[in-house]
Amino acid sequence: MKSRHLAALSIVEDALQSRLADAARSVGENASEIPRVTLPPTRDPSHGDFATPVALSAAKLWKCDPMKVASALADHRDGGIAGVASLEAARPGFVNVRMAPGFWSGVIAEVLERGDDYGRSDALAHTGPVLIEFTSANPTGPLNVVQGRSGSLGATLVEMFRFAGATTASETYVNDAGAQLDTLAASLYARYAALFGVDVPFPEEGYPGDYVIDVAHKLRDRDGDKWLHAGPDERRRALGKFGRDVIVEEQRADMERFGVHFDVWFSEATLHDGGAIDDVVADLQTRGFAYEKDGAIWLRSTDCGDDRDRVLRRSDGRPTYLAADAAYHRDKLRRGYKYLVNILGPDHHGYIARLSALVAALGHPGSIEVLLAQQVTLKRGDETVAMSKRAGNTVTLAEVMDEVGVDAARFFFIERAPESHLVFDLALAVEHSQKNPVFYVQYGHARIASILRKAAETGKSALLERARAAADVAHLGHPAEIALARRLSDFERTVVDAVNDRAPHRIAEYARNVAGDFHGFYTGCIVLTDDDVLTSARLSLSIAAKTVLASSLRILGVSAPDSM
RNA sequence: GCGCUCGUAGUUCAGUUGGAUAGAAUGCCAGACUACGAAUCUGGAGGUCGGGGGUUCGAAUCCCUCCGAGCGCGCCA
Repeated sequence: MKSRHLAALSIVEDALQSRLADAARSVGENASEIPRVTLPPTRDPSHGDFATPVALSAAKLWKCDPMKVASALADHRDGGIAGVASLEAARPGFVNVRMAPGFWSGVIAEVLERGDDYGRSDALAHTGPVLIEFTSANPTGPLNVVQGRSGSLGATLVEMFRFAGATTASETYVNDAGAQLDTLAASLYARYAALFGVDVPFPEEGYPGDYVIDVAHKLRDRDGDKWLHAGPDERRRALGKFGRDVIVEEQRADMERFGVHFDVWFSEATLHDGGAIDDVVADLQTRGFAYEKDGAIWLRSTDCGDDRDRVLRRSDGRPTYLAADAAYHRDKLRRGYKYLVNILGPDHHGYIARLSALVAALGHPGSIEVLLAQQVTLKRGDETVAMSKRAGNTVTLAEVMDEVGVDAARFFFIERAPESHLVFDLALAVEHSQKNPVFYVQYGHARIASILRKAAETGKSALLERARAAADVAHLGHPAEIALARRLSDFERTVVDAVNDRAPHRIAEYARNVAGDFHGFYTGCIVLTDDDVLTSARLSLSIAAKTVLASSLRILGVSAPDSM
């Protein structure tokens, strides 16, 4: 399902690869190792359409002159290569490839033919099914900005994997077991009692946010004063569960509003209740990956790359968080997932080694990968927005969405490499100007939609039909037209490379570049002219650009408006 | 002390796994509409890629060392 123009490039790569093999034979015994030919697009058009540095790496391996190898690759004596207009060797040893006329206009025809499917591939079909877990949170409060970032990251990665042909599911893990739920219950009880004028001291480490008061109102609406008279154990359990359910629903609503959907919300509590944790610990023990010491049971994680062993079951018999994770990840693997990706918050990198060790101990070494969503600093212009967990003034994802909108939030969170610290300027995100990359990209899409509307309104509907059929694309040739076509041709490769490198920010960069190339084309080439053939050709290019813009924005979870 | 992430233009960041003259946005300076949306475009200035050493035809990228920032090192979750 590779696109036609990528298939055409493969033919060139294969031809060069075989010439390289011939060159190796002529060099002799030094040339036992033959590097793979890759053919990336050139940055500088004067270097042709594509260029390979393979002669340079071959020359290094073979200890000979790079130009000699490059010349052998560019040699025409045994005939040309299909689809190639010219080959040339360039110092220090690049081979520049110029494609035959019609190559770039062919790309436009292909985009129009495949529409929303253009750029899709089956490059990663062999890797799945993949399960991506992200934004796993304590159900004790609203989602914060870092969780927004990991939501944006995870959802975009899921879309990218799917676009590249991998079967992929999204999942989040609800940490609804452990002490934090008791703390939530105690906080909720204090707020709830206050509604009846009963003074219950607020717990020392309780959750100070106002949202707990909202939950208390909901509890009173449902149950009246019932819990003022209940026993402490029953009350703690009931209030913990009530608070958990209300808050998880709010988190789910926030995520849906954010355009992030999870196929599964997995409850940690179900692992404790169903005996899965006891079972997995016993299993690890029988298989020799866990042992008893000092009255506790330890995972032998040092065998799998961790720097120390980790407790699974405490000496008082209670399982640790890691034990629950053992059960959870065994469950994931038993559900048939071949590869697991977990996105964790910035303060959890110490957990990576033991998670990998854990999955290895479960019998699937190397099948989990952990990505970190680094921290986010919020600012508003020059002013840094203070966020302190202790003071209870953390900024929530919902507040960010309220202030800048979903599109800007999704785009800003995804715009930077996951592992780099992010400075999020709320003032910039709401600005409707060239400074704001979201609007720059969306404006490109709206501008094209406007041209298409204009074409229809001015009686050019027949030309629009010709354009959709790519009838006249052979007439494209202006440098701005070729630059745009080149960019569109790079969509599939960009997605596949970006997903392989776990670099979703490159899709944002790509979308910005498509928009930029379109704006350049728009300025340099008038679309709606008196020349029907030229108009039809440029309409084809515009429609193709709109299609690719819309597809990249869809991957990013950002809307592609027809007018703004 | 050990570990993880990072250090690139005034600022915010890319840099496709070692390739051609280190790129973009923003900010600054100078320009461009009597046509399809100026929320746009064109040009210019701006760099010791944290410092130093090494590997080679070639290093922001790999190795060593030092400096700096953030985070983590629990029978917490």
